Amino acid sequence: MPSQTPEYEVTWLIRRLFRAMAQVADQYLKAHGLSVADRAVLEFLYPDEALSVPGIASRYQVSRQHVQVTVNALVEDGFLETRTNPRHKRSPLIALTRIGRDLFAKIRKVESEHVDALFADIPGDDVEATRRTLEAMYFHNLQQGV
Amino acid sequence: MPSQTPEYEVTWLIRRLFRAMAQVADQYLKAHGLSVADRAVLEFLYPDEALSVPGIASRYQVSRQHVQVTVNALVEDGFLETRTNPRHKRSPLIALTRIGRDLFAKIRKVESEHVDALFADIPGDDVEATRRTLEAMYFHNLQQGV
DNA sequence: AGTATAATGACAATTTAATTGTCATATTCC
DNA sequence: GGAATATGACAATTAAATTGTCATTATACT
Repeated sequence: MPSQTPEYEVTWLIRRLFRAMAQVADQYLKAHGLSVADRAVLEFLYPDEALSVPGIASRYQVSRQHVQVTVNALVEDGFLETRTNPRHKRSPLIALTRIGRDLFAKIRKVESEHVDALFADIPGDDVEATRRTLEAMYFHNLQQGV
Repeated sequence: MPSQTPEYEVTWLIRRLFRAMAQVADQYLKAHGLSVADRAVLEFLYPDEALSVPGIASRYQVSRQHVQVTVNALVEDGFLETRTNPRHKRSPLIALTRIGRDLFAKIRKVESEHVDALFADIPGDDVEATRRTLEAMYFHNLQQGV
């Protein structure tokens, strides 16, 4: 609600929306026994990416140790599996199992209902402009560390 | 980078941008001895709002106990002050002191440089469409708890 | 007014996501 | 072949926030 430049308001809204979305996500993730961190890892691999733990960490921009712990637990639970990594003998590629893929698909389905509700009444052009803008911001950020 | 509906991508980008922005914010906030939670409280009161602790908590959508601790520390540090609350004898209004206002203004100045960099190359119309869209999402959320 | 109900501040314990540090070992690259 | 680096495992720590509890004080209703 602060009235500042539109640019500032966008950053403010990103912060607020993130919190609001996370609170909702927590609810339905808990129902599947997943944490937000679990969800983030599954999302990076869905539907059929195969990345090493350090690879996930660098994309997720999170410490590799944290990703390691999360991945280990998800492998233990049968949602992820390890595959031999042609580019590195010691560090396997991590990929979704059938079960993990089905689980995430189900989560996405629940999520899409929330998302649809959130975007009801918003014109498609505005959604597209928003997507374009946020993407540009994100790439800008990746390049410059802003 | 997942290619899904534009709506889904927007939510994905909000999550990613929040993380990226928080990491940058941490840096310059630390230089002023502030946490992200401190910043959020100051932002709610800037430039001259006066709200009770439970009032801040409900807008911030965070537990009142958490806000209380944060506010107490900021009062202790001289960035916030208490004022008598005409609507509630026991729960004072919280407002920025001169020092607190100056501090937050300084933070905003640093921030605006980062924000400007982030939005370089993005057309004003797109920024406005993004602001409008995110605002609609936020109000939608506030009303329906989506 | 008087009283039941709710709100507030204070304090404590707990949870969760994540970082940082360290170590032994394996791997890559020159 | 050897130096430098990357990886996985483990541990300790940090930070943000929640939940629970309690005594006290307001508020709202009849």
